[in-house]
Amino acid sequence: MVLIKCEYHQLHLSFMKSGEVTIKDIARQLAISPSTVSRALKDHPDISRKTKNAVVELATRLDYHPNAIALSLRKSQTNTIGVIIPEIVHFFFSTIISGIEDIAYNAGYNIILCQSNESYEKEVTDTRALLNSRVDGFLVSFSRETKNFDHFVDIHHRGVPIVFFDRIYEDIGISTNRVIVDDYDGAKLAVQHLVDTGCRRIAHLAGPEMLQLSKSRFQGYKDVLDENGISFEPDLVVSDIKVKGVEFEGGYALTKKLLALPDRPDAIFAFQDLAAIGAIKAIKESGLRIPEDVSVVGFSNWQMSSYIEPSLTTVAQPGFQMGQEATRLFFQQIRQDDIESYTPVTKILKTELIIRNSTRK
Amino acid sequence: MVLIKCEYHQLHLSFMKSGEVTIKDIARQLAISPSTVSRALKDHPDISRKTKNAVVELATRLDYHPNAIALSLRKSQTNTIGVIIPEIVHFFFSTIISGIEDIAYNAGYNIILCQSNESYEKEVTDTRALLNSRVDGFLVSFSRETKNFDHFVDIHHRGVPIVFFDRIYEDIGISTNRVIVDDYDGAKLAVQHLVDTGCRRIAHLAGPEMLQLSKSRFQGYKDVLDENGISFEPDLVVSDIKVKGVEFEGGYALTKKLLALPDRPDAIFAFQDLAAIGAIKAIKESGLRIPEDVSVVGFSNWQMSSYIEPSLTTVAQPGFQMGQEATRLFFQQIRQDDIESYTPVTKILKTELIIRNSTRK
DNA sequence: CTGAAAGCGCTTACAG
DNA sequence: CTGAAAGCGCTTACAG
Repeated sequence: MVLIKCEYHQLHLSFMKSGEVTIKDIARQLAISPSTVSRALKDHPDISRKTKNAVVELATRLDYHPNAIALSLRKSQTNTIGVIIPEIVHFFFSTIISGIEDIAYNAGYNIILCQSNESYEKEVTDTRALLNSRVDGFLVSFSRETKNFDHFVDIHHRGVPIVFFDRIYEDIGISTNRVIVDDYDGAKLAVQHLVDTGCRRIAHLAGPEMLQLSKSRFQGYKDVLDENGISFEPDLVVSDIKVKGVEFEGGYALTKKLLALPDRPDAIFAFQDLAAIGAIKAIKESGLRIPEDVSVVGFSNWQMSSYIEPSLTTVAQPGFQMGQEATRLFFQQIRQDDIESYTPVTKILKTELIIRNSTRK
Repeated sequence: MVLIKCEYHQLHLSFMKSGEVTIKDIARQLAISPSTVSRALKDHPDISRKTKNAVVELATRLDYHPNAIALSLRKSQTNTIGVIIPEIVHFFFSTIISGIEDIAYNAGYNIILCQSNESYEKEVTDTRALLNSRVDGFLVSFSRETKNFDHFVDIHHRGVPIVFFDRIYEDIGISTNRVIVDDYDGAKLAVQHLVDTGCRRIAHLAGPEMLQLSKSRFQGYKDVLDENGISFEPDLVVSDIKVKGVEFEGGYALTKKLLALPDRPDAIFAFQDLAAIGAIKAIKESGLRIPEDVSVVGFSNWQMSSYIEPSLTTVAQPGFQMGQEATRLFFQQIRQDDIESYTPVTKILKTELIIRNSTRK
């Protein structure tokens, strides 16, 4: 055991003198040309069995591994994907990254990760850095601040594939692959479930107006009311959740107000789990029972939502799948890149209603 | 506006034909040599003001940006850090990544992210891939499966800096930089707080035995009892939390048992927040009040811990700071790499007790 | 003040 | 079957 370990150390010590082993090293030791080594290593038909064996054997013994940087330069392809997201520390986004990593890894690609921190400026800098690193493509979700899209338009015009996920805008002047979640449909699932379990006065804690998802979820809410012959009451739709990070407090405060209405709601559909959790707190404090008196549904299925009490019925967004799909679209695009007529697609992922204990059976 | 946009498009269309602009392109257009362009761009003192101006002006106009891959090959330095973590989708780890990104970004480094998914095999493959990509260093937290450390020993012997964080082992045969959290001290803070608020029969939901952190937290628990003249009762230390992902269920079940003891505990110190949340559920179900009858303290400060009811008193681990420190240690090391005598350090980060409503005032 | 040459590690058309 | 040459985009010691 000790002997083996010593041998191991010596082996690597010999590497250190000359850095990593290169094709040249192998060529020198075998007294053949680097070209031949290169060909032998990739099992080129021209090379003799004998040479191949010798090369492969020595390469293994020296623990040779091709220098990916040299390959990248040679092939103008880095096998690397640049990922820009607003915040890593957010369950949904980290799940997406996980999905991206999954597909990228299996295709032999690395991902370079940048977080914009919701800053437009950092997003632009990140874009530039990634471009300098010659990533083969971009997977991005905008920062909240981003209003100008020139940095992405630029990427697109350079012919570098880019796919947007989650946060998208309808018109940024270019047509690219996109992956989003079906917010409208998700909202409908949630509200229909409330209707089905007997709720009639359904309030909505709406999200920030500028976000597309807020609009879609609100629309889904409204349409379900219509479809079920329930009249829409503007008073039951409240929104004051503007600042990031105060969704819980916002949900709590808004719900307090809703419960103080002469004719209080018997259900609350929150645009987001954290707001729903704030609502739950407010309802409990009012001495009302959940779900008997007031039902609550959230959106997003945060990790915590199954642990609060009562556990939260919510609309799950397939984050992992979103990451996977975005990455698949990227590969699809580079595969067809020569074809002039590549048409970008917008993939809309289905959401799923997770029924727990904050709504009636 | 429209005009400007057209111009913009044309500009980039011209790029597309020839790919990215290179130093050669600039040289050709200015009828000078690439060497001179290279020097002018980096403000080399030899180059005349006039030439410099012309070069810089054209470079700006053509939107030239150096090819980082070419630079990497030339300098044998990629300005890239390889990060290997068990799971991105874990609040603590994503916080760490965020801290890493913060420092790396400000130093002009990119991070290539790999997640081992708690798989030894993937960890080994990731290590190899990162090595092939010639990252300048490694920041890693072991997978739970990892018992053999040859892949890291190998990296170390190649002279590539590596710093371990969070999950470490005492003896893996090499001496490297490390960053951990003071689990022992954190546990002491937690348990001392319980004692200070009048608890005497303090139970401990212990973590998986093989983990160093389980041992340290248990030791802190035990020592505080000693220091306060409270006798240690083996019956009050329970552990069955072996399988990943069932910490909540484990905490719940174990607490049920504890509460059924003839002389039930008046406090529970859980090795981890999720287990503590399971404990809270069990206590509430037993009709006991928190914290009046039973106090609960967790460890880690998960995002959800402030939202459950009652909100959880817990020991916060500085994840962001851990990422920052690990990255700083890496930079410190490469800066001193020429110096033979570099001595690796183990940085131990202080934890902080966050007092909420699951413990008495 | 500027350029030609060599080289980082690899591949591949071309020649033999 | 094998090798010399050119080149990916850049830098830098050497020469002028």
